[in-house]
Amino acid sequence: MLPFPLKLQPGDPIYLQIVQAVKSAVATGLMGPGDRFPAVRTIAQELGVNPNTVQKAVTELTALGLIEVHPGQGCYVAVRVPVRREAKAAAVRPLVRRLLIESRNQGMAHEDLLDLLQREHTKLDEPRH
Amino acid sequence: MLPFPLKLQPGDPIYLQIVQAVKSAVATGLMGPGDRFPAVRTIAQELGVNPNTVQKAVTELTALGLIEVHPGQGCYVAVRVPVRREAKAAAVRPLVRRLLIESRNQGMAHEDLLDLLQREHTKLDEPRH
DNA sequence: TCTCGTGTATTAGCACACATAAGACACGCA
DNA sequence: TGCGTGTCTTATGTGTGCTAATACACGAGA
Repeated sequence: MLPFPLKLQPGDPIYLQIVQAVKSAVATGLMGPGDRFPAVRTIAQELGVNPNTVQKAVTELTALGLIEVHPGQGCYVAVRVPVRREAKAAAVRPLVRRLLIESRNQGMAHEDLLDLLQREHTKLDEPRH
Repeated sequence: MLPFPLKLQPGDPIYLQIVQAVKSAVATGLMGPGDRFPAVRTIAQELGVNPNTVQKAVTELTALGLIEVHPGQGCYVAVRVPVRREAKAAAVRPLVRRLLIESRNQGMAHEDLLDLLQREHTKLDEPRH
């Protein structure tokens, strides 16, 4: 069984769906630093997908610093190194802007957006339904 | 001159960049309901792009309800009809989730995220640099 | 009515991304 | 040595994005 939940859906590229699933699993604490990351061929078989497609996701995740490769051994969830406050903001800012534009175009009040953000934030910590 | 600022960049599809630019312009009040929307061929020439590509953006924007087509006459920025509170939330929720996951993976404190959101929110109303 | 400027649809061709397939290599470990 | 890793290579098929060149239907105005 894969340590990150993922139901493949048409529309988005498969390798990006894998990346997003891992991101989500790490963010929710479902996977922690040092955890073993499944083998490329294992994930491929589990998802019924070509190993090359999974490999692309692994390359992406490595570039993002989310997982580390131990040559000849395997992959592990990376230990996050602390970065400058400004660097974090720069990475997140585009998403913030898109969110604000979208919510405003939906005619959503700013307070309602803050409420929604708060609800989803708490929901992220206890998704054990 | 186009009523929405846009510098084409490689990476994202052109037609999506147009859609995003219009979304942004509407959200910031740069374009308002009832405003004339430039002709397909005009935008195409202004951006140095094929009319068919712009047409694709127009189709998208029409489907999103952001602009209205008056046959044989032209396009206009649509008047937003009020929708249910829950519908708005449903439209924005995926973006909220992605933002939360991303900020957490960046090791960003929740308070810092709220601060960033607030800053970008006010900045959205006075972008007249 | 005729002309012009709209949006829209069609067909074709090219480039690129995505995904698959099958095979090969270098590495670390038992 | 053998096995399980990640990684690279080549090839093929499919779909999307973009361009190109037309053509059509519609409404407004001369």
